[in-house]
Amino acid sequence: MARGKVQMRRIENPVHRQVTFCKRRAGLFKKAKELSVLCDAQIGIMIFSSHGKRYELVTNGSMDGLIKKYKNASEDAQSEGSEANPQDAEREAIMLKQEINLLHKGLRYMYGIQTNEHMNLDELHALERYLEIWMCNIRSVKMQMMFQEIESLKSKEGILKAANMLLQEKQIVEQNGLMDTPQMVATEQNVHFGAPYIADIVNPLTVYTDYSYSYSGFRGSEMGYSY
Amino acid sequence: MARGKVQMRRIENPVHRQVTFCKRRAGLFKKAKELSVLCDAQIGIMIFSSHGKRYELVTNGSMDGLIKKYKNASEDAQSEGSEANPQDAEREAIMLKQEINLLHKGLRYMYGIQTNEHMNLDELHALERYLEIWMCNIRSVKMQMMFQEIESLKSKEGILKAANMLLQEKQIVEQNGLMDTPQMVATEQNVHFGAPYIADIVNPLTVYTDYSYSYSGFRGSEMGYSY
DNA sequence: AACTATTTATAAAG
DNA sequence: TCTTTATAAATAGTT
Repeated sequence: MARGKVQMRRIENPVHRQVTFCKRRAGLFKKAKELSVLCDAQIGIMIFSSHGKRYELVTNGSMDGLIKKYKNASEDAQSEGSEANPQDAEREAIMLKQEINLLHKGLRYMYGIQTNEHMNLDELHALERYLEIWMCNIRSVKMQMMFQEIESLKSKEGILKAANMLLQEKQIVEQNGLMDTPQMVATEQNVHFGAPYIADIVNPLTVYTDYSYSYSGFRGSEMGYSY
Repeated sequence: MARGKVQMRRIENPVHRQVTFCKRRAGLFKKAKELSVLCDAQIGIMIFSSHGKRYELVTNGSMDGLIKKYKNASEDAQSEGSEANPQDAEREAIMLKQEINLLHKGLRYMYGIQTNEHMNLDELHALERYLEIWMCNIRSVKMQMMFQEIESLKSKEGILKAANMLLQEKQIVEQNGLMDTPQMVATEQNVHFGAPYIADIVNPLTVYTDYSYSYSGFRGSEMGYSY
């Protein structure tokens, strides 16, 4: 809106980004208040900065109240809970989170890198390379496994083709002989190995919805690991 | 904003109010999306019209996820008891368990592929993607640090050049044979850019809980900054 | 943080 | 509701 049109993509310069974040956040909140007053609406806004800091605005009431209202308004066709002990699950989630954090710490120590809080460029670089190696290994294993699967499928194909041939011979014999019987023929079409491969495999980590697809385009190719 | 300043109070005419509500709601959502993209923020907006109709916008994820995040972010010392969606907690616990298992296996794997431990394709794939995300975040951090360093060096260069010039001038004056004066020299000490560096950078390992900013890593590598 | 040159948003009209 | 248009507001870049 000023001094040059702005490209709609993430501002790379951290300073600019922060400034813009402040300005536009203020603008957004102002607009929300105006809308609320002018049109008599109840509005709640939650913003998490890229650093995880929370900002919020609520007009007419509390955020908790609004959230409750939101849930009421939304859950028309919700399956509802068969969860007997919700708090147990929640507590468990917290504990698991802690465990993950521990694992992460352990990982860091494993790589011989001090605390993450004070990692310098070299350390980050080392960690990155380690991860690359790890990934490389994983990809290699994956490839091996897929190779095996392909071999296995090929072998199956061979067997089925042989069977097919046998059946066809048999058919000829029968035709030369007497009666017709329904035929069973294995062809490319009805021989179907639902090769699962990677295409439709659900990734446990990606159940966290969002980043799953945002990363889809990347990497392997970029780093030359793709197979 | 147009054709006359608008009074900041409830629009009495129902038709005008409705029209304004639609327009400004759209505008607000647009602004929110822009803010989210430009500044890499996660934003959720809930609006209830005066008639009780609900409108919402979320960038990066689901409203439920955002609400959960909101609750986590605010209530460190939460009194509990108001767990609205038990299923979410349960689901989260399951996913966290999966991640822990994956990490455990991966760790064992690191010691060498020849372990009797076997990961299947799915697991390997998941682990690989996890590592990719991790790496991307590391690259993002690295890039940020390098940016800062470059800025710092440029700045230093400027200051040192200026100091240099001053000294040269002074030298000429002194050669012309006059007085001595205390000197001002720019050195490493008085040129101090307190680079905050990683201080406020979120732990790359924990990024999956806060995927809103997981994009950040890419540009870096895509733009060829990784090294 | 304050200042503008511009871009955007939008109130009113068609 | 859409489009247009005149004008108010927001804001990117700058100081």
